Amino acid sequence: MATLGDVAARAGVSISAVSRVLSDAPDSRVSAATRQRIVDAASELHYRPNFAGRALKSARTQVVGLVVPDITNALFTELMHGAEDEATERGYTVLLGRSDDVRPGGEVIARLIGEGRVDGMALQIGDGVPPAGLKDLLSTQAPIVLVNSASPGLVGSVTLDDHRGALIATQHLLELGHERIAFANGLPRSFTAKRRRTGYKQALATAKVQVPKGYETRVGYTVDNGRTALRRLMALEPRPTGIVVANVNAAVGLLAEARRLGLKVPDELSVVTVHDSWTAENTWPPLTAVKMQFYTVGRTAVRSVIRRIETGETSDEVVTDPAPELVVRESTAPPAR
Amino acid sequence: MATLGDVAARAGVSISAVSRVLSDAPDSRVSAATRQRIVDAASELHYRPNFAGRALKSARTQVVGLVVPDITNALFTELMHGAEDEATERGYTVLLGRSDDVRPGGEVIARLIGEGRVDGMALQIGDGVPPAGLKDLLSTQAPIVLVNSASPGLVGSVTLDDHRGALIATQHLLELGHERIAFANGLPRSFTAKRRRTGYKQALATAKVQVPKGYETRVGYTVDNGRTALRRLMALEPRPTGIVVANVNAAVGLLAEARRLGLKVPDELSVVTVHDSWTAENTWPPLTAVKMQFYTVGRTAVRSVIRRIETGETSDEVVTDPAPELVVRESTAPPAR
DNA sequence: TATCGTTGCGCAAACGATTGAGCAGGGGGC
DNA sequence: GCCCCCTGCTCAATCGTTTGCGCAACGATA
Repeated sequence: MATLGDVAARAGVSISAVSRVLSDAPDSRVSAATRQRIVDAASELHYRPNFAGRALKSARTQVVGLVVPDITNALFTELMHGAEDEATERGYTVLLGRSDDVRPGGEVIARLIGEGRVDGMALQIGDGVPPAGLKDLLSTQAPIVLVNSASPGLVGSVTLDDHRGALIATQHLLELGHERIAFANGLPRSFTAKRRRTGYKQALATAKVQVPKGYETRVGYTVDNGRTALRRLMALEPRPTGIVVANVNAAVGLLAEARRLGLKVPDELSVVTVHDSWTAENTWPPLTAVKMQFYTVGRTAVRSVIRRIETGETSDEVVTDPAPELVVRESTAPPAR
Repeated sequence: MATLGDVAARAGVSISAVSRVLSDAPDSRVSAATRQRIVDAASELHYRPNFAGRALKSARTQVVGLVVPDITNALFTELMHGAEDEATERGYTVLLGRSDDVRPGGEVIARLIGEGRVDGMALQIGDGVPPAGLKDLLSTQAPIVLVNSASPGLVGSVTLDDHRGALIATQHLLELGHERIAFANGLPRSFTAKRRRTGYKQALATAKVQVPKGYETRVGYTVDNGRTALRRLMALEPRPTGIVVANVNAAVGLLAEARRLGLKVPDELSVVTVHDSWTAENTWPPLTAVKMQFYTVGRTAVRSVIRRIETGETSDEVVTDPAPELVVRESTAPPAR
């Protein structure tokens, strides 16, 4: 690979002149003719700045890490796209990481930040992370922004309007005439689960609807969790006529389990989920869902990380614009009577 | 962040001694006592080697890129896990990239390799890539290994046993008694589509079954492609009683479309797909599928890239062990009569 | 007692890029 | 004619690591 030195030699100038021209420094003070020779030489040699050299000298990588629990979750597609768009616009690159078993303070973060592979990171923590681990993040001074994960005040954070998402989903069932509305939620510890729960509760309260005991499960967000939730809820007496599921993956599992048990959706049971994704369109019946703005979350998170890197400011943001939006498909209908 | 110099100062030795100890050089020639002082100092200061410094000096990053068309495709989960496991065992890190619109020779590859961000890469090209673009890869001397993408001989490659996968799927329908077996395949240009096609054909030929004209569609591997394929196939006369789908995403769409058209699966139509993933378990009815060994492909690809990096050897491998495996669920049954 | 080999380190030169300081030469103001 | 400033570059230090080489000190051998 060609270096600055190679380009300089070919253009007959010094290395510094080349550096200044190619990274177009504001006060480069190079004549038009020289500038042209340098640009030509660089393109003839297919010059590309060496990442390590640049990073070493400038102590900046222009890379932000994006670490999520499960990279192949369809929900993260949009988030990643948002993150990449924002990063690209600002001259950064996104480095994707998984954090399957990664607790804050764990190996992945230490490597990425500690070895200087990234300048900062957006981090979504899995629900299994004990709150204690969160505090380790505080101790590190690294520019970390939590995504859909932690309550404000610790480090920076960006979150969806989970409350409103669950509210809208619940209202949809209420408007269809349901009253026995159950809620298949995430783990009790989960930050998002808490927020979605308030939306569900508020919708019920506003409509002055009371639901039987046990109408909320708190199993988790996986497909299997959804299956479990359905079995628990259908064992209740009286049975719910509608279920709000807090996560689309769980909803897919819940729906599959309903089919397995011979429950007719939406005739005997309506299902609405928070989150939309391509999987929701391809279940049977297609899932009615509240589309959340993951794209915007991605953009906002990266913007926030970069601001943190460049100015040191930290902030807590909730993405409310665009607002969560109900997408009515075929898994919801008025209750049977 | 602490540097080698900091550690050296604290331990009262030279930088080189520290470097040799911490990167345990084979002929470090350091006394046990000094070694201990160095190790202690390093851990007290939480020393971590600076990535840029090391990469610059050694001209090695110990990073391999893994670039796939769609990172959120469930099929790649296993592939990535395999890749990461193999990389970790060999002291490498995996850097994930998307290649949505990335043609070989395009920007992503140029950045990753040209700027020295990775030492080599495993690359899965989308089906839309014109074969011409492939040749650009040859010109670059970079250690690139193609995954499920190109015919052998160009650069290194690792592929699934697509032929056998399609063969097994087709045989399953034959054994159930189907004869009017259609094939929903990928784009004609697609390398994998060609290979799967030979499996389908061979199974039919061996069973001495002839199918009507038009029983193969070549639309593509997306969910929508699957929907389109179903509509085309069901417009044929006589209608197929079974369909082999070359890709699980297309199969999900195809199944959803069948439900939409009121076709009963498996009573009126059997569907079997090549590839298995969690989505296949959660359709209705659950999809019978041929499980392909993506995990092993990931491992093999990374092993191949590293071999290419370290020794320069290149190879073409087909993953045949473990073999593709039929997972019978509920989307297939004997034909109605 | 010279000589030699080994052990146990330190010195200093890279790697490629950035950047403050310096230095010629020319033009303008007085 | 002198001074100063501006233009258009070059010099050289620096970032953190790795690594070939050098060099004491010391025990062993001749």
